[in-house]
Amino acid sequence: MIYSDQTRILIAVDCIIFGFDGENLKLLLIHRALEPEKNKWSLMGGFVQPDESLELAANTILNKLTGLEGVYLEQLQAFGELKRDPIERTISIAYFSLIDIHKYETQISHEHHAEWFPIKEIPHLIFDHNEMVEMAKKKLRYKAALHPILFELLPEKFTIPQLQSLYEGIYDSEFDKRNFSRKILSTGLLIKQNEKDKLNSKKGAFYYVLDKGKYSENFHAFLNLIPNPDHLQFV
Amino acid sequence: MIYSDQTRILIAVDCIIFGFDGENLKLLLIHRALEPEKNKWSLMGGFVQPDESLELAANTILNKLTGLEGVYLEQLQAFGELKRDPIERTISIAYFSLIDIHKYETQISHEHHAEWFPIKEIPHLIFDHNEMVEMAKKKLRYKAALHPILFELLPEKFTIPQLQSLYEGIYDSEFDKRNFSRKILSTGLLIKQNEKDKLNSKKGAFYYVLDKGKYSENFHAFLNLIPNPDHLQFV
DNA sequence: TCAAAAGTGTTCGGACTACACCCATGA
DNA sequence: TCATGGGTGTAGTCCGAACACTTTTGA
Repeated sequence: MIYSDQTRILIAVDCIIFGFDGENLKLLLIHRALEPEKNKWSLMGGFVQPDESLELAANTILNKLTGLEGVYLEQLQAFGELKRDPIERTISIAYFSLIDIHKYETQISHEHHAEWFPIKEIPHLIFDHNEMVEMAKKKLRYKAALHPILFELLPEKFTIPQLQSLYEGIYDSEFDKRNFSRKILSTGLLIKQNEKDKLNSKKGAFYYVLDKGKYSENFHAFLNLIPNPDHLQFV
Repeated sequence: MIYSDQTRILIAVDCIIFGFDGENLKLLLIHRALEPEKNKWSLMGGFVQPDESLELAANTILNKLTGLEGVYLEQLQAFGELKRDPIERTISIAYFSLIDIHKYETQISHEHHAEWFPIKEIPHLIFDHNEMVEMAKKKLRYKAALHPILFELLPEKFTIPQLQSLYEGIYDSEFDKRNFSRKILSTGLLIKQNEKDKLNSKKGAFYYVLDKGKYSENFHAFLNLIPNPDHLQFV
């Protein structure tokens, strides 16, 4: 064995799972099942198995917890401080994921005692998980300012006021609805439906669906959906 | 040992080191010293030691190769495909780094047979290193379009035409020099010197230095240094 | 008929683009 | 004196920001 004098290290994957319920941005947390820190709040994670790529490990974890497949999943960062796990050195590769909460609800597994927490009320988490969450929030803001990524958090059909409130939640500020709707429609990414959502208003708001062809085509185009990006706090 | 039934894995760090010589963007590569793939071109890398954080491991590698300290270093991605190293599974955390080639030249260690390659003439590299380089190039373009990051590649004193040619090299396109200099000066990041650089022209171009206070203050501000970003290929 | 949210148009200012000439100097 | 690269100003266009009223309908 050529590399025989080298040290092997435990590798974990942890998932920062964002969800949107139509009103608030939320984070999915679990009660940790293992010692140490058993029963504390934690991100969903697990060790990387010898026959799993990182990508696959993250997908597996996500699927175990939510029952969902094919959701948006992106690598955030590797965390490798020496003492981040007090039992034994473990390097964690953090992934972040965006899902539609309502889609999740139908398939939820209760075995992990998972709960959604509003993004502004994240409890104390084990290890360096709070740091991971902070970094994921920053990355989400950063990326969403440039790419049409937030559609991943919405159901198939959604209204423009819903979309706006999602943006407003993420940037913790309010946008002018005339400018917002003009900008979002000018991307050409949305297809208007005939149906209206009447839950949130008497008049009702038209549903839209994402034009998936244009979405993948234009994903890398820079957008400017956020007014005054200079004044907002990014990465 | 609570985690005793888990598999430990080899972890490496690989560094994508960009440099600028005043004319071209380059990449620092070495002749690999170990089997397998001994003597092939490779990124500079090494295994993560039990007492090293990832950050420290990357800094150590960079310092071994270039003799430089305190250079710009940022985590790129973890690469974890199963067969990326044919001998034994190794997960690599890639870092990318920006240095001023001339600063490096005075401290270079020759023991690694390192060589600078123009970014457009990267040879075949071992394992998945070409993929890492591609990703690093994309990230550099992406980031440099938004943040004043390219100063890290320049010497203390530099001229605006030099800076422009750096941007042009990175985006493989040409910019209008009037617009470029207006934009770059309007950031307030540059301090004009009385001295001129006479190497590249008879008239000579004024040197500038970076206002380091404003640089750290404004690093996260979104810039728009690249004309027509829509037409350029980003991440 | 009223309250509550949806939907829409216009004006203003600032930023970006395109474009051309003069300057300084070494050879 | 001329060739080479450095340095600067302006006009036009486009885009984003600010801002207010009408529409629909359930209660």
